[in-house]
Amino acid sequence: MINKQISIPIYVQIEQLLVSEIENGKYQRGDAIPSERELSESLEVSRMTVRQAINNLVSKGKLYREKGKGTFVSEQTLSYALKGLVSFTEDMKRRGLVPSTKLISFEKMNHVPDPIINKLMLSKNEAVYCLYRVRYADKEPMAVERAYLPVKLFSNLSEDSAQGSLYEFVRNEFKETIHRATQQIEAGLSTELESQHLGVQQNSPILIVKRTTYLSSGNPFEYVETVFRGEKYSFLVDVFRD
Amino acid sequence: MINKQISIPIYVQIEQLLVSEIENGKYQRGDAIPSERELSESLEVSRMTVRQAINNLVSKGKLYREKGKGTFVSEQTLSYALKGLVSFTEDMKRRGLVPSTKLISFEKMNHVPDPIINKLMLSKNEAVYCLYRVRYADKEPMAVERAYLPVKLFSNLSEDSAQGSLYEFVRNEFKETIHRATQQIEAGLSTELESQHLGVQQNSPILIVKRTTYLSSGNPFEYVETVFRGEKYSFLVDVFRD
DNA sequence: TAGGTATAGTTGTCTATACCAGTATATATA
DNA sequence: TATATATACTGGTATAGACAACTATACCTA
Repeated sequence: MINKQISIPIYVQIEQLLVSEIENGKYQRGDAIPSERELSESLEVSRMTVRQAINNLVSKGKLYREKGKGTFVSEQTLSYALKGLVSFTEDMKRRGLVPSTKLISFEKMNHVPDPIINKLMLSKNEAVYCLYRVRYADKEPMAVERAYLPVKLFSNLSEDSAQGSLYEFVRNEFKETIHRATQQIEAGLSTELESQHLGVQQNSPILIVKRTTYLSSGNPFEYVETVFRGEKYSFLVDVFRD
Repeated sequence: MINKQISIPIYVQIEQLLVSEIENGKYQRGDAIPSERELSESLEVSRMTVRQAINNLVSKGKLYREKGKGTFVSEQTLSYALKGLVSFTEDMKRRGLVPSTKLISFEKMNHVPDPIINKLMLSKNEAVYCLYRVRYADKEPMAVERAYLPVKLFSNLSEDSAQGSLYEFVRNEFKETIHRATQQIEAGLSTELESQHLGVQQNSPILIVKRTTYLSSGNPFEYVETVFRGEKYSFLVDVFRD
């Protein structure tokens, strides 16, 4: 069961053990797992080590504790499709749709508006690329988006790669990884330009997502405003309580 | 500083101490806080107790550790106010607005529509309370919502408590804690009824949030559809890459 | 029978200690 | 001067033990 010689920490081994026993059905949803003292005796480790393992699984939502009663397996049905930070391309694929993109304009902006400077944490006089793109799902227009990308990070971005997934580009060309994003979601009515590109009547309902995405260092690498067709698109998100 | 007599756990007191010293600027973003051993000596507690406090702040994102170097204050102290699962009441308070509620109707449904049964994981013939409420911010209508609550969980819900925050009610009356929610966010146009309650013209832009909220056991305790005024409200969410 | 109580079990909190594994820095050595 | 090396820090892992707070159950008593 537990190997104290190898370099994998004991509490990690206990986590893996418990997870596998949940997954193979030994402990079912709602069941109590053995008490901390029982586990510490049967695995021949200290109770605090068992607690460390259980604490991690509790914060992952796999187990929950009840004081005086025991520790139990959560009801989780967390469907993976809902979770996490995904690009438009990934999002559509998860929904079983085929994404495509039409690049409307691709320009280098030398005079960047202040709000963009702030969101991208740029210094004055830094340039950005500005992409205006229509995004399709199964060849139907789904969204239009305006993306702002710092030139210093995307110096080797071509018009060609601007047709595809920016996240793909970052994965391939950057040394750092994508870490998190803050998103502001609003509802509104479509403008004339948006309506044309989306193939809807003017003043149709639209969902506006304004997103700043950050690398693992904490530096932002894109600010994107996406306008989705309101009748076609809904935004899914999982949130957790502290 | 630390009071070992009172019933607040020492590690919670240490958390509060560190947070307040971050907020009053004693430790700035990127600064190292004192080492675990220093804190354990100066506060006259065990190092493990200090670690418990720091661990909690790390998992809240307020601090981060670097092995061999120290523990540091995270960059994102401000935007964390945006994060997490919050009730309408909490949400408005964070935005600096005063929330209030008008209860339009409060009824017990014995025949529950199938979609609601599924979302709340009910068995057939289980009843739910159905609340229809208008939510105000600074006395201006901000949203209307329809909440579905299993009677078996909310048996002691009164019309009076239905006027206030449901999350508050759960905190006070339930033994379990609120853990997570899945939310579906859509854009649309207001119906006649919604327009009346929100004080807007019909076919105004609205933001629709459909939320199922779960307890730490994984059992859902509410399904709520909230219709926000599109010009007044925007939804903020942080997402992370796996 | 209804209600209180003892008891044994659970998780929660806290201590004191030990050693490991990275990191930075001063010091000694080539 | 450049490069090892010692050493003194840091957080990471793990132990053994103690008592508190809460829960369920069996048992006793009015």
